[in-house]
Amino acid sequence: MIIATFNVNSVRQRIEHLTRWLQARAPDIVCLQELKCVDDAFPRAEIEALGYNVATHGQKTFNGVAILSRHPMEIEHRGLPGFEDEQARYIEAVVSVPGEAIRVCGIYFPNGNPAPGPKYDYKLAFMKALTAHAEALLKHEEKLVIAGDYNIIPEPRDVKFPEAWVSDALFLPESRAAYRRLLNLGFTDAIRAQSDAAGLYTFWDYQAGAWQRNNGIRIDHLLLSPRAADALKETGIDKDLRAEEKPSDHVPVWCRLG
DNA sequence: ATGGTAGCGGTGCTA
Repeated sequence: MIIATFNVNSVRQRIEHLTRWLQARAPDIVCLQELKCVDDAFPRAEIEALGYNVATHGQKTFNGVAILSRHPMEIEHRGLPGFEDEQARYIEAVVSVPGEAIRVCGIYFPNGNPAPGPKYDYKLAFMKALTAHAEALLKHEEKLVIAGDYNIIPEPRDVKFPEAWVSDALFLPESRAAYRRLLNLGFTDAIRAQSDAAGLYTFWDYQAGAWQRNNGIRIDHLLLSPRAADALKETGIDKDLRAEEKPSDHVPVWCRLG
């Protein structure tokens, strides 16, 4: 059972990368972010042809999230419960796999720059609402994965040049503290549960040769409930996609639950 | 010190 997250930076521009990767990695469940299109423009047929059910929550031009699943799924929410939002940043489903159910939340956090300012306030408000919802979900004591682009660098070891990010919304102490409050409810950061290494990046900017210089950051995360963490067997970051022609600036991150 | 790139949509915003 592989669950993955992938910020595609326009699903229409990335459909060939996405379908190649789906065939190679064969994940069971995938959360996508930054679709950058409305639901009717989503390349549904190409993905369904590979055996996936598709649920989208898109919008024109910006944002947009989706869940792909090889197993039957029921959509619980489009939009974060308790948080009025015109931006498409949240989708939640319960996936039925033989013998059990897994709840999957796909999230696309606001970037939050410039900070301070209204965009940063929005980011913190989104985090507060997600934390409240996650706390309620944890009471179900089920396998739960909150996967997506958090736009938060948790620690200095998750960024090549920490000093360059000290006043950035992705690395400000208040952002990192909010992320820790979510984790401290009882979630496990899947990548960190498997490795203490520095330099496990998931994003490299298009600008200034960031990929060639390995000037990266880790901002795409898979947070596991206790029951999901108990089942964690393996994780991976498919960074080879970043070296392809016309790549997304993010790469897929995945975990395997036994 | 600045700008460097990509996507959308048809200009400047978002990242």
